[in-house]
Amino acid sequence: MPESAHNARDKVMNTALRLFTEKGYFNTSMRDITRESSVSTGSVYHYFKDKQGVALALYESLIERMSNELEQIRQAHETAHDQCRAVVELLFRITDREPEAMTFMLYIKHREFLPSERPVCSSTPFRMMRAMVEEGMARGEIEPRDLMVASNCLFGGAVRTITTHLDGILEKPLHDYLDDVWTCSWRAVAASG
Amino acid sequence: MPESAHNARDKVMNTALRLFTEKGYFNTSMRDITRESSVSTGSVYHYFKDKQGVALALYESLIERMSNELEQIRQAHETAHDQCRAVVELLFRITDREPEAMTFMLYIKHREFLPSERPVCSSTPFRMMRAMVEEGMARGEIEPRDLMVASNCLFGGAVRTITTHLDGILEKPLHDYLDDVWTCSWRAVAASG
DNA sequence: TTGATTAGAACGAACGGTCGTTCTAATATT
DNA sequence: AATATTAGAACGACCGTTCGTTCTAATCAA
Repeated sequence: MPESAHNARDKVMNTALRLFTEKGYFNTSMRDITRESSVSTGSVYHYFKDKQGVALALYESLIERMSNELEQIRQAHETAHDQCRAVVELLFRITDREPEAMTFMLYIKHREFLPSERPVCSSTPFRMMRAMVEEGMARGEIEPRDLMVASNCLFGGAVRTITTHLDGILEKPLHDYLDDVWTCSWRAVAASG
Repeated sequence: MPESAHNARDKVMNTALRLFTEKGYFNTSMRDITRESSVSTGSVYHYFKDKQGVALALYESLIERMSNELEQIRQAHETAHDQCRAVVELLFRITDREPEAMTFMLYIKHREFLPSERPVCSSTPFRMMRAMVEEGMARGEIEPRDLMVASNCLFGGAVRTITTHLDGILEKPLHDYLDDVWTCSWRAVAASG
């Protein structure tokens, strides 16, 4: 149990993250959450509006955390090449260390249970990644083309590899594939000059 | 309504495909299906074991159809380059013409309601795509590296672009992005020689 | 050519169970 | 004492599924 689970709210969120990613949102009942978190029904509803509220809090906290990490990367590196590589490295590291967090962010279909949320592709982290690509194009590092296409091609290989890994197909930790994936990814969009 | 919807079984499957992709499997009740397909509860359970059975039949028919189309591509083209490009073209075409079919195959988390199914990445179509990449590597068209990494990088950009499109982010039909996406995709894995 | 028989298809009310949520009371905290 | 938190039984709604029945039309019997 993570150290942060010292109060009821965190215990609920940690349990919910685990159950939602293990069994899915709809296959997880509030009873599952109360039982496995050892927090009573009353407390859960004291801290969260409803079941959706639990999922929403989870989603927002993960998105915010990711945004912060991306902002740090943005400041730590000059070129789009270095920024984007650091992003892939970050995504791989999170997947290796906290597969549940990555599963919830990337793999789960949020809109099925958070109908008011925009698709993940429109979330802040994804927009920040596209902004990096955009700057890289302006700077001449990346061949000019439709921004969405370039972003998808640059990060698509990494994202698919993460998905594959979360599906349990890849045996080794993602970190072992990083250089290989990045070589391909960058070649896909790099300016020829 | 598709021409094939002349009997109850097809009507149920067409309706289920639409509802499952629109609202999600768990947000679709059997009552929704019976109401919108104008097929009675009894008939639905006459043709399908249960709700899962409807989803399973859908999934299997789509997977089989995709496998057939991939096999045709395999026979129609000599090189891995041409085969894989035709695959991306096919995926884009299906997405443009039958977004629901592609949504159900690529976007939906099947394992949440079909727990016994293997992940999509392990399905026949995906394995066939990897086989094409493998041959391309043996033939010297594609730079040798981990097969899964190469496949993910080759098809990752296209798959992400499809996902983005299904999320409603891309305005134009996918076909308009085909050349651009393929240029990037192939560059990612092509042998330098 | 009839009428009887039969098998499968269609029907939809009803059932048992589970779900998310509420509510009242008990307990801890200040 | 007053407020915040915890507790878990109880509630009503809705779900997937069952089941007894009716309908339809093909097959058989005369």
